[in-house]
Amino acid sequence: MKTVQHILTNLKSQGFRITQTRKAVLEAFASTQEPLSPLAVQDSLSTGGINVNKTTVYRELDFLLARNIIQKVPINHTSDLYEFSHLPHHHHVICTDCGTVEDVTFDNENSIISEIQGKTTLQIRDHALEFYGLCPQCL
Amino acid sequence: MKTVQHILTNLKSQGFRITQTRKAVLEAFASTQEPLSPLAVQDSLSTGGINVNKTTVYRELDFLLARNIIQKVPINHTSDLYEFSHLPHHHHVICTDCGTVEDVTFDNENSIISEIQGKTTLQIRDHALEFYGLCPQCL
DNA sequence: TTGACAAACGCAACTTTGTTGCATATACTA
DNA sequence: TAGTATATGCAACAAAGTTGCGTTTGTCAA
Repeated sequence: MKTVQHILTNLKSQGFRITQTRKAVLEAFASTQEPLSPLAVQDSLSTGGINVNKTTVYRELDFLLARNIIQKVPINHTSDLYEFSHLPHHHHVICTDCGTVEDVTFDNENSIISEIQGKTTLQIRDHALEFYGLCPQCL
Repeated sequence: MKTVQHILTNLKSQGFRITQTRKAVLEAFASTQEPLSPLAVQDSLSTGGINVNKTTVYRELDFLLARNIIQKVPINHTSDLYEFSHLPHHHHVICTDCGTVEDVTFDNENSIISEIQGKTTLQIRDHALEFYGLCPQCL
């Protein structure tokens, strides 16, 4: 498991700084399983007493994205959502009412990719699979 | 195959009007396999010499969506994308370079849903599956 | 401990996408 | 062809995201 401290130390060794914002953003991702939007990150920091400009949030997310520490989650959403990129391959089940997200994995994923690859002229490099439904509370 | 004319006649019988905009929007969807964003629809009309306000485009898309003539495509994109809802169930293969879209179908889709349903507490109602890659021209 | 420098930040202005209220225009029916 | 509900345009607004620029601050080396 990559800890926040581990990531920070690594970044520092590359000449980047350990700032209050950076630490708090990483901790926000570490403290939840749910993918976060830029504004959700800002809210999360704010709740923790750290008030930063939205520009700073966007720039920090770009920074972490460029270094492959976080990745965009292929979820259909008005904002881009992010999560740690060191998480094992998984997909999301999303409650269409309250937005709760569960992570799921499934078998034979490769055979699906192969099947589709055989039916298209494009070279497939990536895919996105998400499920929508209602969680027990919202049923 | 539902033609544009068929849809228009149907709408008319329900008391809605056949306007130049409505006809052109439907023809825009009929003339391409690719899902369209609101602004792409506006551009398409504009190219055909029909200049309408963006408000009109958004309202027309809402209108068609509410009547289940078009549907939102679960593609991860900054804008909502739409396509005819009478198309048979399919998924999209998208070129990450040029944006070309191919439609694909695959077998055993239900068994995947079942597998996931067995692994989550949510009641699954819908799903989205899309593939990303490079088309022959962009390779 | 301090000074220098690049990294990080805040602010304001701007862009894009989408929404709302209201007045006007127009397609359709009688 | 006149009345009316549907459809449209316009302007103002809102939310999300971007950019330029001046300022602050973390870090390292002296």
